[in-house]
Amino acid sequence: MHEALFKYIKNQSAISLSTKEVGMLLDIFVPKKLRKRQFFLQEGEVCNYGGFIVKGAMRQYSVDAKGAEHIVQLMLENWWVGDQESMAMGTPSSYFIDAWEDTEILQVATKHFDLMRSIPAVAKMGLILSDRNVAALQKRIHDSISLSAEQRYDKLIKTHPEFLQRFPQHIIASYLGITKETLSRIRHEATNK
Amino acid sequence: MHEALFKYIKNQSAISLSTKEVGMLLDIFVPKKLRKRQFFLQEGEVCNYGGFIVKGAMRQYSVDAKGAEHIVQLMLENWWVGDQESMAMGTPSSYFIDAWEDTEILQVATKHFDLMRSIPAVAKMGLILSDRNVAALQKRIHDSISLSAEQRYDKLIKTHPEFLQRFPQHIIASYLGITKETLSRIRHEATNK
DNA sequence: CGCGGGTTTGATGATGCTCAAGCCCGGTGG
DNA sequence: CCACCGGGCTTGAGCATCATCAAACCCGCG
Repeated sequence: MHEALFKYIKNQSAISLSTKEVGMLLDIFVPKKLRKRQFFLQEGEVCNYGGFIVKGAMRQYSVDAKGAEHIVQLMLENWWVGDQESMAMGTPSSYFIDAWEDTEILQVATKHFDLMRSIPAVAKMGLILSDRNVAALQKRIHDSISLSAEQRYDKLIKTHPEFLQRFPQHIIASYLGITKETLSRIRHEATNK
Repeated sequence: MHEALFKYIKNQSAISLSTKEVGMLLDIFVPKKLRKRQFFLQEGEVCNYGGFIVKGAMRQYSVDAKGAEHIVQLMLENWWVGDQESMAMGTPSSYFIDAWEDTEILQVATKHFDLMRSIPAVAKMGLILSDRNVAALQKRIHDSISLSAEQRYDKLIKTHPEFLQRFPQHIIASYLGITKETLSRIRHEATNK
């Protein structure tokens, strides 16, 4: 089960892991199963664990005063899960994170983060992923301030077609910042072309 | 002039700098002045330099097919400037970055990034800033998919009142993803309360 | 068969955009 | 000193986009 993680670290960092390092990772990454709809994190809790998704699908979202969910992130295999802000600052999270499919993750406590960074491959990977993450977030901001609902949907089809396979439309709609009705109409239009 | 940078690094990392490290930073951070409207980066260029803003105000934005500007980031004193994606991947940027006020920055080539990270205080600062940056970007995404124009403006007043002092309204509007007319009306409403 | 989650459809209305015009105000040059 | 100019801000009318609410539909499953 940890194989997916080791492979991922090597791929991203282009650095191999010593047997000692592998042993360390085996110790601090503990396998965990999440059923569909099971919470990984709830609003108000401090996020003391990160996780690497081996198999499954998860979502990160807030719930507003009217009970409506707003999806800020969708995650699939080989993604890292956790509320970055809460983990970094140690503050209570304003998000929920739960499994949308039955999911297997490797969980690691935030207190082990420094230890992890002592492994060259992991440190390198962390820097690379962080940069990539920032780039992706900035693009999403750019899209959200400059594109229409339809344009954002078209872009999602190109950049994350997997999402459309794995999540129902009302979740995709929320991720795009529109209602499920609007998304339905956009799709209807699209097929008539 | 480098004092602001040293102070910033120490504050953020809570680690002091040796005289040798200070010397290194003096070597690789070169002062540069930018006049108002002068470009730091243009669309299509690879961003080979980062910068630390000592004094001034800058903006990062794209220009769409109709010539409209979309502000993705506003930056003031003690902020880092540069297109993260272009710097990290070495790809041509899709953004413009320019000075909105006459600005003084300390410029550092991306090729020196590894060298910089060999300084403990800088490495630590990098991790902290990166986390903070991700948290801020995620919040902005959350706001943009879940709040109305007026709510976003109210939030900006609380989180970045400085922006309203330093940038004209049409730039603030673009940053919020609305038109200057809409922002004007929102402000008009607000005063009648 | 009936239930529940997800999707669609329609009617209506709010929100925010576009285009066009006018205003305000701090320069600059005659 | 005044006229004019330009950038920024405001105001208005009309329109496009998108949200809301309500109802119906679809389909896999117990």
